[in-house]
Amino acid sequence: MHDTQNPLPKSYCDACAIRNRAICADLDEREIALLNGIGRRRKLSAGEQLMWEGDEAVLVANVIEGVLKLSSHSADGKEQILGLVYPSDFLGRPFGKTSPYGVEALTDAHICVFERTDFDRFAREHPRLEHKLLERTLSELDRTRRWMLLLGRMNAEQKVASFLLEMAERLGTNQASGPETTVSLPLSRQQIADVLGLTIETVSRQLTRLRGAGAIDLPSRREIVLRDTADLESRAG
Amino acid sequence: MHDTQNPLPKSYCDACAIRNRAICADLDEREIALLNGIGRRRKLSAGEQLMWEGDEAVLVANVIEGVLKLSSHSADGKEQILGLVYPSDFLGRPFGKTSPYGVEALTDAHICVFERTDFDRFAREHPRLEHKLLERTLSELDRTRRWMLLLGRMNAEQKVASFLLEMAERLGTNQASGPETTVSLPLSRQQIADVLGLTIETVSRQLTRLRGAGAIDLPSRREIVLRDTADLESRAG
DNA sequence: CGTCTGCTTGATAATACTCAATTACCGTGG
DNA sequence: CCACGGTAATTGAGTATTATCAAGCAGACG
Repeated sequence: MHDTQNPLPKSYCDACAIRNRAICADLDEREIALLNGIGRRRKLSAGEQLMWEGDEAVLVANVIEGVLKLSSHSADGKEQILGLVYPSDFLGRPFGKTSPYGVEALTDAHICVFERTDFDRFAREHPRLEHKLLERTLSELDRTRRWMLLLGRMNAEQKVASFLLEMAERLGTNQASGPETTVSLPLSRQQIADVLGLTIETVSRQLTRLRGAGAIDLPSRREIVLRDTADLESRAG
Repeated sequence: MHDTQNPLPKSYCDACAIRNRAICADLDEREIALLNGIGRRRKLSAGEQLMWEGDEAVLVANVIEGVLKLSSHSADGKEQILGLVYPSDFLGRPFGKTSPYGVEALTDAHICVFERTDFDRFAREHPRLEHKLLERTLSELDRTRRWMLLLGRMNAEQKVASFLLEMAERLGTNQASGPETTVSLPLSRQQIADVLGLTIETVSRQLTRLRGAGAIDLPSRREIVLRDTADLESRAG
């Protein structure tokens, strides 16, 4: 699969699904070839842990396919999901000694991994890459801060409605002709609770209420149909 | 105050209190002079608003002196403080159209401001600066995510204890000989509540409880003495 | 010295949590 | 294909924590 013996291989990055959306987007042929030389692909199964909270930060990666979660645990063992990572997103902590969060695949996933030290060196030598990484990190910080507002100042209904709208935006598939959006959740109820800072029971009750109000439909555990987006938006605050 | 007419002025950055801690730390004489040319100093009074949530992001800045808050409001008007900004910290949203949060000085402050577009251009032309900015943004993201754990999974006592310990680390002055730390708060009770995602009454009650337990002392509204750090740490979880 | 604002304290209500029981779903093996 | 078992999700009852509303207090400042 690798052509790393060839000094300037026609890299497989060309065939990469996220070639034009990930941080490598602005790199030229030569740079891509070099980056290709220090990276490798890796498959993860749903539930597989890639990194542990507090561990040495040995690797970083681009997500090619699948969804992963970043999470941390409070002293009394409660989990808080700090972020979800989707295809074309960057993963890991460059220029850092330890990973401040654990990383686990929520679905089967493909990632393109680099030794952190290799990546750090490459980044420092290629400002265009570092710039992309900066822009991404700044956006991620904005997104994270928006989530702080949710965690600190929203009630359960607002949290759940906001969550559904965000998931729909990320993963939603619009049914032909209709205004309805179906979301195939990569998260269990417990994981939704861990995203929102709630308990599983509260999430369940809120979903039931929203179904009762006709705002959503729950055809199966992992599927949610958004029937009335306007209603959800007004509930989200 | 400015020497911007002189092509390569002996910049006043040399006398800057945060010259070696801010993102400008790694720049050489020539670069500093250029940066000095596009920046200007500005004084802010306590309570003064520098940017508004959602406004066009016209400026960025380095904080020289004082403390500022970043905050956002939920639909029903509740405020959530997203971050506190201290001397040597960077402020604002480079490479972004709008500011995702409001910025207000909590104390009188000195900042070194740049037009965002000027700064963006300078940053793109000077990878060393951009690298510093990236490292800072990554740390800020780590710090913000740690705060998510507090907002999502801690109870009122844990939040208040964590807050006090963090403030002591940032602003604490150790009394000679004793183990006690005194913190001069830049925040009102309401603002503490807005940091922690609580109400002012809950914050007040927790502080009273901690005083009753001998963990802290409250000599005045804006001063808190940490008497028993170990106790606070165990309460913080 | 009085007023104003910010903080504290108290009483009550609402929200979300905990614990417990039941139901639904999904994969497995017969 | 259906029955079974195990896990995940829902529902219910009761409790705890925090928010809300209201009153009182105190320190800052004119």
